[in-house]
Formats: sequence, C-alpha cells, structure tokens
Amino acid sequence: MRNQASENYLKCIYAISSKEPGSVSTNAIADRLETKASSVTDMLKKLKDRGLVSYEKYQGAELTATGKSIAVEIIRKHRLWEVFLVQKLKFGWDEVHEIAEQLEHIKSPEMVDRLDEFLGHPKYDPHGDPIPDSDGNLATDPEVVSISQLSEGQRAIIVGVGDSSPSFLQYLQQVELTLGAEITIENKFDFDSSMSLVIDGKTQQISSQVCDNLLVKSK
Amino acid sequence: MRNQASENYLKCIYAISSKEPGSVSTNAIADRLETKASSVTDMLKKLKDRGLVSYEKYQGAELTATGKSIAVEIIRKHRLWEVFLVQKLKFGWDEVHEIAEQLEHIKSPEMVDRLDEFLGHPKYDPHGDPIPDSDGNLATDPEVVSISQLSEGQRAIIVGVGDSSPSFLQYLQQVELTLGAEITIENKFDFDSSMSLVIDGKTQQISSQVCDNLLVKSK
DNA sequence: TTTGATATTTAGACGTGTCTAAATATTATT
DNA sequence: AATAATATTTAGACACGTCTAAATATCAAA
Repeated sequence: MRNQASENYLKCIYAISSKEPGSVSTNAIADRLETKASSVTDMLKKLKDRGLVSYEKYQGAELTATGKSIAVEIIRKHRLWEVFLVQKLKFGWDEVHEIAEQLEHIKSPEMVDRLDEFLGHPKYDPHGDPIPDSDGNLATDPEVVSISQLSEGQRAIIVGVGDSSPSFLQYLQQVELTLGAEITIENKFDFDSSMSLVIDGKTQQISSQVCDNLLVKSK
Repeated sequence: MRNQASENYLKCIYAISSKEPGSVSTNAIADRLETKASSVTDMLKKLKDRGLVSYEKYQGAELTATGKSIAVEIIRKHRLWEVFLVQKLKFGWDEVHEIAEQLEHIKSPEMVDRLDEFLGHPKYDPHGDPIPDSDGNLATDPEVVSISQLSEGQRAIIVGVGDSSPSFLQYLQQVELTLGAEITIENKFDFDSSMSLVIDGKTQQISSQVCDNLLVKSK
C-alpha cells in the first residue's frame, strides 16, 4: 500500500536520518510532521507490517531498503516538479514547495521519466538539492559549492541556496540573482569577506552571508 | 471541504447531467463511479450539507452554482494537464487519462493559470473536448467539426476525436494522424463516404467511420 | 539506585468514505 | 389498483489516519 500518508512518513524518516544517522525517534517524526506522537506510533506499526521500516517498541524506526527506495522516489518527484514549476511555469523559488508537496504523490513512473527528459535531466532542484536519478542514485555533488569558496576570475552558474527562507529568496529575486544565471567573481574583500561579482554584464556587491548561502556549480 | 472524493462526485454529476439534463439518479452516479448506490446516497447527503448539490430523497441530485463551478474547475485542470502530457511529455492520447485523473486534484489556482499560459491557452484537449477558461466559460465551439463535414480542398488541424477508445487512438497513432497535424481534403467518395486527405505531403485514405470521429478545426 | 522528567505506547474515540444486507419507496406491468 | 420489479435508503460494520487521556517505559540527576 502506498497512500500519501505513508509516503510522507517515509520521506520524513529519510530526511531525519540523513541528517543524523541511526534510528529515528517517534517524537522527531511527530515534530517534523506536525502530528502527535501517538499517531506516529500507529503509523510505524503499519509501515512495519508493510515491510517499509524496521521498528521495535521504544527503539525508534529505520527505513528498510524498500522503504528507502520509495522515499527516494518521492524526493525525486518532488524536486523534478520544483524544477518544472520554477523553470517552466516561472514561479519563484519560495513559492513552489507546497505545490510540489502535492505533485510528488502523483503515481506514474513513466511520467516521471518523461518529465525528467523534458526538463533536460536536471541534477539539482531550485534550492540546490540534488535530484536522484531513476535508479535512486543521488549525485552527492562535489561540484556544488557556495560562492565563498570561489576565487577571483572564476565563473559559475547559480544552482541553489543554502538558506531557503522566504526572506532570502525574496532578496535574491530582487537583486536578480536567479536560478541558472551565470556569474563571474570579480573581487574578494578580506576585511568583511564580501565579494563583487559580474552578472549579466553588471557588477554587484554581495555580503559574506549571501556568499555562504548562494550555491553554484563552478565551470 | 474539497477532498478528492467530493470532487470526483461533482465531476461525475456534471458529466451525466450535461448529457441528459435534469436531476441525476443515484444509480447513474454509482455506475459511472463504479461504486455502490448506498455509498452514493451517503455522499450526496454530505454534498448537500456543504451546499454543493441539491438533493431530496429518491429524487436524485443536481449541482448548485457552487458545485457546478467546482466541477468545471476540475474539468479545466484535467484537460489542461492532458494537453501538457501529450504536447510536452509526448504521451499518446490514450495514455493520459489516468494520470490527468490524479493531476486534476492538485490545488493551486495560480499554478493552473500559469500552466494554461505555458501551454498557450489551448482551447481543446487532446480528445477534442473544450477547455473551460479561468472564469469557467467553455467555448461551445462551432469551429470544431468532424472531417466528414469538410469539403474538398479545405484545410484543417486535427484537434481531437469523437471516439476515444484505445483501439481507435492506437489506429490513429499508427497512421500518424496526430494531434495538431495539418490536413487537406483531397477527395470525398460518395459510394462509401470515405475520403482521401493529404498529410505531411503524403496522401492517405480513411474510412467514413474514421472521418466521423476525427475532429478538426477548419481554417 | 531511587526518583523525577521525558518519551513512547495503549486504549478508546472520531470523521471520512466505503461496504453488505435489510428495509422501504418508486415504477412498471398486468 | 394490486403486484412484481427496480431503485433508493437505512442500519450497522469496517479500514484508514488521526486524536486525547491514561498507562508504561526509558533516561537523567541526585
């Protein structure tokens, strides 16, 4: 069985355990899903019955291989749809999450592959998170770095953000640091770690905080 | 409240009553939705409470203005997604219904309008059914006719089918009478009402049955 | 290591949408 | 108009996912 609720739990467990490995506690899941611990216990039992998590009373849960592959599939769909919404439908980075949250549950493996194809097999979503391929492999990209790590003269393409808070995303939109834009590092200023960069022929000044949170693929 | 189940009932009632006006019987709904009459009764009561249908015991149901506008909105989404799947993701006409059935329930008015824009404000879906605009008006198109109604020399663009059975759709795919293709009527043969037409520079013979079920927009 | 705080589970309930079987209403037929 | 056939509704049940309140387990501190 693969209803939306189950899929959300699997995705949630995946997300938590990729931050801190080991088994995931009932409360951690409840917090993230904004639900009650008792509901989590109930669901964990069901997921266990379906072979999607390993779970023992009071010991928290861990994804099985099957559970993990479903979680990755959902993440793949979520991120592909985000790319679609931003690149094709011209949504802002900060507007797409909720919609992708719905779209990720659409069932049609064929469609996902065609969507992937249509989008040109993107490797990163608009927030800079890697998109798993159809076999579930996600590129733990060594290529993506924050602007801070670049040196003068280097060219790069904006692929995402470290901080995805609405305020940051709105700031970026305002100064036209958009997804896919090509930048060139002009200067790095040691005294405050700020930088100047060239985008669309225009020079722009950005603070160190922005540098740390703007992810790029260097060429 | 606007869950998928309710939306499906509203769409179903809309579809039935647009074929034969008047109130829709419990059984008619049950048949179309492949569910039991008792389930329909239960749902009808709820829809009535929510002001989406008018319903009196044993008298069948009819959509209220609100119910109707929701139904039309779902239909709009369904058809727009079908266009997307066929035109952008290159699905065949006969493969998209099930997927659109899921996509139609995605909630985001903003996204629907952008999708519409992205697709170039299509007026017809791949089956030739008209797509309601964002105000719920559907073009009861005088422009769309079956090929049978054209005369020699007329040019037209294929916009849909009358018969959407898989076998017919597969036949069309085989002989490359695809959506959006431009055709020119070459000859009409009175003895069997078959026609010859030019498509992509090649001449093709089609039976009267096909003519009746191929919908075109004449130029 | 006992106690207190925190985390987790259980028990019992609810809303949604569905079902079966039985009851009742409508309709068609003679 | 009475009866048979059909349509519809009711009653009672179930699976799903959730909740509250109470019980129990685990962990941390004295």
